[in-house]
Amino acid sequence: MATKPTETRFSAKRARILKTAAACFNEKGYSGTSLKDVARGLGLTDAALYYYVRNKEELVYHCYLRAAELGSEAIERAMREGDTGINQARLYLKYHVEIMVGDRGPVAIMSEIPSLDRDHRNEILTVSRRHSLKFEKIISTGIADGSIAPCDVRMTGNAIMGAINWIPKWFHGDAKTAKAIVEQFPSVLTAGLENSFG
Amino acid sequence: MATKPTETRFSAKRARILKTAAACFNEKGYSGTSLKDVARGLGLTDAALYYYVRNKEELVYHCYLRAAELGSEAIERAMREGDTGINQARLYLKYHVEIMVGDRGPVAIMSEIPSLDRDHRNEILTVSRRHSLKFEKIISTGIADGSIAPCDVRMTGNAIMGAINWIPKWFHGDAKTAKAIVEQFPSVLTAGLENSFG
DNA sequence: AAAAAATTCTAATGAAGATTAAAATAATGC
DNA sequence: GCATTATTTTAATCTTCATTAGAATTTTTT
Repeated sequence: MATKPTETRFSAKRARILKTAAACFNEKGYSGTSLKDVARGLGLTDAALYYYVRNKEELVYHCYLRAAELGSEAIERAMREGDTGINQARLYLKYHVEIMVGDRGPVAIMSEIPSLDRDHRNEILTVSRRHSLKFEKIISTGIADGSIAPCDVRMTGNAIMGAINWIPKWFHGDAKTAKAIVEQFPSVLTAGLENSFG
Repeated sequence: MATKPTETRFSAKRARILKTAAACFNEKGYSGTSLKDVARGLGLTDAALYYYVRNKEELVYHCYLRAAELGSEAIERAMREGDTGINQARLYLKYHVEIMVGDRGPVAIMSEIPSLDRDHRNEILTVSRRHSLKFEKIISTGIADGSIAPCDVRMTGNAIMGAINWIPKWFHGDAKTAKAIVEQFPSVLTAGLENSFG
């Protein structure tokens, strides 16, 4: 019959739960959202969530992990496809933003890392730093190949990543805004990087 | 004698409390920090805080209000002092960032507005929108006077404000980084705005 | 230094919310 | 349709915190 194997159904629902949780966390913060909030968004009881995750902490952990994976996917692809540093930066922003405002979103903002358990926290911090480093690498590459004007790599990276991270705070899923973000954000954020002499 | 009037001492301590609370909220979120956390940072008991604020909600409210006031101060001053739009933008970023990383910081990130009581929430939303509009006004002014390259004003505003809002997430008070932020951020964020033909 | 005012603490109280166990319901394989 | 497995619910339990009352302490005033 047309029924998926249970394993698949399970992870599909789990994925839905993670997305709903991410939306709640982005809106009211991790500690500020109760499991009831998340469950309500799914037409479930809070207790039912325990069938899919060990506890609330694991819920954020997986949300953050997913955010990291999607970010990584975007940056890896950009580094693979882009020739110069500036183009890698443009592609990264494009891909990441597309993911965030598209069907795969919402993506959790990693704004409450201190609330994670020690091991989870360390893991998230590690992947998070790795991501920042990759982006800084792109900027450095651009400066080296002349496509990006010399700048403070760390600060520039922080500035741009901040703009990205903040998107879920004001974007709430309407298609029109999504389109505008995808069209505008990459250029807005990379305009400042371009080297007029490149 | 060398003793300040009680009223003054009271508000001075209250101000200290707000700063400590802002630091906690920025780190672990509003709901994620207990009054004990805030009190500990002040060498007090949680109960003692009630001498200065009605309740926890009022504590965030005042933190957010203060954040709004400081942001407003920065942008008003920039609009007064800057001649062209691009210069107003530069000055605003400079002033706001200086406040955020200087002695008047930390400034609370307004990331849990939904947790506020109705009236407080509406007030903060109002001042918050007003601030965004003022910044967008600066960008529009710059486009009109030719100092800023034409762009999607809303998106550009969102991008830059996001970068600003995210600062407290990674800046933790060391003087060296503070210096770098003040020196780099305004130019990094406005570089993309400049009109090569202006 | 005593009285008054200001500030902080200790010791409840109460509610919200995470978590669990056991029961109930729904879906699937035969 | 029956037995089994998967999913969800109901009804506790337990902990963490915000909040309050009243006592204790410190500071200011006279």
